[in-house]
Amino acid sequence: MNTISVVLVDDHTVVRSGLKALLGTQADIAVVGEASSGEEALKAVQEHSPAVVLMDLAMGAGMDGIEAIKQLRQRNPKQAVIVFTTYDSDADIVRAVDAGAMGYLLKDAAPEEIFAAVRGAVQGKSVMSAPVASRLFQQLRNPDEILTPREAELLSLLTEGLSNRDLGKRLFISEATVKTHLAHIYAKLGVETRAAAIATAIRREGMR
Amino acid sequence: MNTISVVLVDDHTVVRSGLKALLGTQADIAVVGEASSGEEALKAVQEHSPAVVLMDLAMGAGMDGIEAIKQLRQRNPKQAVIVFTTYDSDADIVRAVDAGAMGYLLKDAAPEEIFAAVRGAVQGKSVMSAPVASRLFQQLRNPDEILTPREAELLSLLTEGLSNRDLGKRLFISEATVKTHLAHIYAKLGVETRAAAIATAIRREGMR
DNA sequence: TGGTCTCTCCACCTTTTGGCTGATACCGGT
DNA sequence: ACCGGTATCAGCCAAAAGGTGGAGAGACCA
Repeated sequence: MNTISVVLVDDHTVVRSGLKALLGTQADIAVVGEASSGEEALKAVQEHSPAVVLMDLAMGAGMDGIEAIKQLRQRNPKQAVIVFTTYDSDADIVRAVDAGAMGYLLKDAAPEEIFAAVRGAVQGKSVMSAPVASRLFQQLRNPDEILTPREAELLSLLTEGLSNRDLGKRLFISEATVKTHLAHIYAKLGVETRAAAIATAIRREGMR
Repeated sequence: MNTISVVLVDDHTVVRSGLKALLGTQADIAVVGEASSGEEALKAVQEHSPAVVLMDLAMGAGMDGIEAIKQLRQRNPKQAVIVFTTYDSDADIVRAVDAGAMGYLLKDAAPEEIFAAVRGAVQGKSVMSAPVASRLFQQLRNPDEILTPREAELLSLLTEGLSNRDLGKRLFISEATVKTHLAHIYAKLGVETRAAAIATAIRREGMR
């Protein structure tokens, strides 16, 4: 049986050493490199050519996880990358899968789940934590997520906390039109209330 | 030199083993017990009487970290507890310090910082990560803005986009109470609508 | 003990939102 | 010339949110 080489990417020292210890208990898995940022990750992968990369999405400074995945896959489209992160925000999942992640684990995943994901990744299998999978499924069900320019404009103002009336004044349109746009935005974002829309919008990065 | 005994409390297996490995490199620090929930923490502390408890605030199920700290301090007011968590939301910091935490570290703290916090704790010194300290300072500077623990809890859920009814169900209180809390939160944040409150809360960092 | 804070709840009322169903108009591509 | 997407507007109705004022219980502190 071949040993599966793994590179860990996480800006938390404790998480890296924890994962290393955990993976070290498996005879067929070996951690061959570590990195604490996107840039380091690229170097480490180039140097060690690991079978699998375990990557945290949230990196303190510099290149983020998503960008790192994209670049890794660009250099070697066969590179298996598993996302291993604390957060399970909708946007991150879609972006990670989009960037080419083979799996998506939450940090509270059971050890067995992690081992399974690593072993699955080398065979081209995709393993994800249950809550992640269900989110992704939901996202895929409504692919019409692209907002029109006008809708995006509205959403942006929405995150300032304006009322429909204020929104109308600011954009020189009637309140009725505002409501129409909002209804469309809600549908596209998959939410029911303006509160949820704001939360989604702000967290969806970019408009912080 | 005496060895400092430590109990780790975290529901993430990898974090526990990572910390254990990290602390293991220090001759004067020894991990004598682990727990993955508040309840277990109480047991472990009773059994091992550690000099220091390193505790994650966010525990999947059961008693949360804050409650665990309170109970630990109640049983033994001299018990040193260091909070070691990913999040640095304003409310958590205040509540943790209130409950009797000696230090407050973020999980991306440098190893040296962690060692220093453990060693400091046994001497009654309080060590906190820089971002945490600055938050706490800010909180103390404008006291008008401090939300009560309950209010902070509500605000946090508010940013998930929940309705008043859902908020009530989640917190086991009536919708009327939810509205009362919200009114207070709006006043303290200086906003008029829930939309603005959410925007403020999320941008105010921490609860991303 | 009295005062303050926090958390809980209630009623009544107004304003705001959201859901639904429509409509008109412009633009661009087939 | 027709169709799809976008942007604009309307009215109606139910639900949700917000404003006002009040009130009791428990904790904590002076």
